Amino acid sequence: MPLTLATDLTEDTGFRILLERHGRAIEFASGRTIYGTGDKDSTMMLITKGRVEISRTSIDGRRSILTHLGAGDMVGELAALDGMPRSADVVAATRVQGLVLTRAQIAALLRDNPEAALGVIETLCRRLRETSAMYTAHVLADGQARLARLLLHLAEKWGEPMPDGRRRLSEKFSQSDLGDLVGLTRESVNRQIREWEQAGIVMRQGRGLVICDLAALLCVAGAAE
Amino acid sequence: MPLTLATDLTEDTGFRILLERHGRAIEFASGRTIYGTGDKDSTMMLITKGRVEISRTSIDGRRSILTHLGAGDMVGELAALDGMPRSADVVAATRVQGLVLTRAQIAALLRDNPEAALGVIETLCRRLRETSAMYTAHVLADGQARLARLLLHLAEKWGEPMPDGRRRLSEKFSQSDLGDLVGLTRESVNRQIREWEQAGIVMRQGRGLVICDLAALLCVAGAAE
DNA sequence: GCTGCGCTGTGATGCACCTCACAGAAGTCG
DNA sequence: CGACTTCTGTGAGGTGCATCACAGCGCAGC
Repeated sequence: MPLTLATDLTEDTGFRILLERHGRAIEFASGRTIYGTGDKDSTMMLITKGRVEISRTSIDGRRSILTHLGAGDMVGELAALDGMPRSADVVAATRVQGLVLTRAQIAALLRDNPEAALGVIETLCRRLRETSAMYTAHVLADGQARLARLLLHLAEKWGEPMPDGRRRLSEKFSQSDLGDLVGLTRESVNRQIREWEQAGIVMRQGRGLVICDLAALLCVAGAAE
Repeated sequence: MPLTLATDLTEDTGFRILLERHGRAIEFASGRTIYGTGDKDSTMMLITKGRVEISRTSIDGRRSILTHLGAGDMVGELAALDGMPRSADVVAATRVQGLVLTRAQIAALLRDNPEAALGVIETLCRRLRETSAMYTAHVLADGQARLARLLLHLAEKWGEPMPDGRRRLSEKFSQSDLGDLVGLTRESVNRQIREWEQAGIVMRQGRGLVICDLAALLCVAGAAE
């Protein structure tokens, strides 16, 4: 099972060329909302720099983060492909630069280039597998296992390798972000991480986190399924 | 937000015609496994009769049901479209009849008929929206709200309308099925349903369930988001 | 410098839901 | 028909995690 939610619509589908030729460059300051739930616009963006958070918020203000996407990932493709309203919020987690395509441009590409359509289908299939894997993971695994998986996933996607082979995840994610990513409170995340720290499984380094004992985390993560 | 997980790849995409012309008829007895997680075959099936359950099971035997599909729905399209191993189990919940297409047949259709590809993309987008909605619902809503939503959804998809306008859900779903559909135990489902029965929101009728006070359920369901 | 503000750490308390255990009811198959 | 399996109903007790409350810490800005 792939560990990342990153879309890569760009590989071999003609999208990359289309974007580089016709994409409109755009930039967002950290914290700015890029797309909002319910919005009816239908552009998509290739992220060229920075990191973006995709989330939903319930009536009572609780937030669920679906994923974070970064350079090379596409964001907003759903609305761009099917023309329906946005189904989640997209917020710039850092300063973000990207290239924007409109629904019309994409539709034209798909009509003219059947190969591109096949690539899109493959990407959507991958996303669907990943999302439904997230769903069952959330139903079947407890908080500890979900957090372990999350750390492994984040370390792979965002972490830097360290000289000794361990992985370092720098100061990008607050404990409450981690909580919103796995459906736990900030306090629970804190207690779990401290426990792992005491057990030597992870280490705090400044504001960053280093995964020392990858095998142990894998073991916790794999306890269910 | 649509309440059903049904795929309808058949609308206007040429699939229906292809299936009716080239699909191989097949039949499964109730309880038979149609596709198993990890299988490497890559056929898909249009269900013409009966009901199918899509689920995953964790190492320790806990089951999460993703959805039930019925006549007119496609099942197994992911593996057929992208050629990856099956990511869930598909089991016949009743006697099931269907028409089978192979990956090769689908690939040929998509190559020859760009319109079909657009239809597939739209369908996958819908599925992705629904699946990620399921995910956030599970993260943000409590068991009671999830069960309320489930009953509304099932009543709409599988229930028969009653003379007085209420909706009857007949004997298709055991309480432990309901639990596996929303991530609760059978006991919790039982207690919640009895509570609603006492409140006059639902009624047992033989093995069936009648939703008496739709508004009340909608209210419980909508408490979060 | 001081003043906030967002993040982290930690205890006390509560509750939603699980687990286990068992009994009765209802289909089902010889 | 009786034997068996599956489903339903219900209590007692446990627990994972939320909630609340508050204290310290580090950084940003005036």
